[in-house]
Amino acid sequence: MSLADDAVEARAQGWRTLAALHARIEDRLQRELERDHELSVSEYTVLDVLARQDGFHLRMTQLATAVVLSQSATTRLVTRLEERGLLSRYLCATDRRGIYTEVTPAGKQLLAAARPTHDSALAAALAEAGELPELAPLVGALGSLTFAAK
Amino acid sequence: MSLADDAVEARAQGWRTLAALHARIEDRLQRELERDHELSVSEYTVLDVLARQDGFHLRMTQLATAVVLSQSATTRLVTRLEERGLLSRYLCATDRRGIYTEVTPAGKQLLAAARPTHDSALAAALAEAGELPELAPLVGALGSLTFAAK
DNA sequence: CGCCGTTAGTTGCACACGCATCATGCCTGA
DNA sequence: TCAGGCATGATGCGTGTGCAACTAACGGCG
Repeated sequence: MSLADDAVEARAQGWRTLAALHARIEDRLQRELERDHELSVSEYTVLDVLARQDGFHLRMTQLATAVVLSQSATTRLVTRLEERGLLSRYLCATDRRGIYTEVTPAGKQLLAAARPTHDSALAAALAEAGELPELAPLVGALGSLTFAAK
Repeated sequence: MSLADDAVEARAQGWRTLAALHARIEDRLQRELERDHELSVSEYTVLDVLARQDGFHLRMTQLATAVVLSQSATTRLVTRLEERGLLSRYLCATDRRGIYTEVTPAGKQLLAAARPTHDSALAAALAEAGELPELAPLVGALGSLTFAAK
C-alpha cells in the first residue's frame, strides 16, 4: 500500500510541477506576445499550427484538437483572426459542412514577426524556471526529452 | 546558427508537448472533479495547498503565488469557497491588512472525498497520454523526475 | 424520393479570469 | 502627531472559454 501511495503522491507532485511550469511559461508568452503583436497564446498557436501544415489544411475540429480547445472557442478564435485578416475560411468542395482555414500572407508576416518574440520569451521563461529548485528538474527533463523525440 | 536554431526548435517542441499534456490533464481533472464534487481544478488546488500547510496559514498573495493566479482571481476564488463553507478567512492579528485563510472541517471532508477522484483521474489521464507517441516521452520523464525530486 | 440519424460548425448564456482602480491599514520622517 | 508612500485585498469592467442548444449538410435505408 505504501508503495502505491508513493506512486500516487509522485504523480500528484509531478502534476503540480508541470502545472506550475506551464502557468509560468504561458503567462510570460501571453504578456510578450500581447504587448508586441497583440496576439494571445492561443492565437499564436493557431497561426503556428496552420503555418506548419504547409499544403494540408485543417478542419475546425482538427484545429480544435490541435490547440486543445473546445469547438466553440475555436470558432470564435478563427473569427477573430479572420476579422484581422490573418487567416481565411473556405468551404470544403466535397463536403459543404467542412470548413478549412488558411493563413493569409498577412498572417504569415505577423507570425514571422512574432516568432522571435515567442522564442526568446520561451527561452527566458525556461531559464528563469531553471533557477527554481522545484522546477529545475522538469526543465532539465524537457530539454533532453525533446532531443530524443526529434 | 543551425545549432542554435535546433535548440530553439527543440524548446518550442518541448513547450508544445508540455502545453498539450497540461491541457489534457487539466481537462480531465476539471470534468471529473466538477462532476463528482462540484470543484474546479483551481478550487481543488487551493484546498489541497492550504491543507498541506498544516499549521502554517497563507496570506492571499502567497496563495495567489502558490496557485499561479492573479490576486483578483484569488480573492473571488476564496470568496466562492468561503460561501460554500469550505474555508474561512480571518484577519492577521499583527497586521490587519493581511488575511489568512484556513480550511474548515467541511473543507477537509470534501477534500478527502475529492482526492481519490483527483488521483485516479490524474492516473488515467497520464496513462492515456502515455499511449500517444508525441506525449509518451514527457509522461515517462515526469515519472522518473518526481522520484528524483523527492 | 424522402425521412431519420449523424456530423460540422455556430450562437446564447453563464462564469472565471486579468487589468486597472479603489479602499484600508501600516510605517517612516519631519 | 500626522502626512506621504507603500503594501494588502477588494471591486468594476471587458474578454475568452465551455456547455448546451441550434442550424445546415451528408449518408443510409425503406
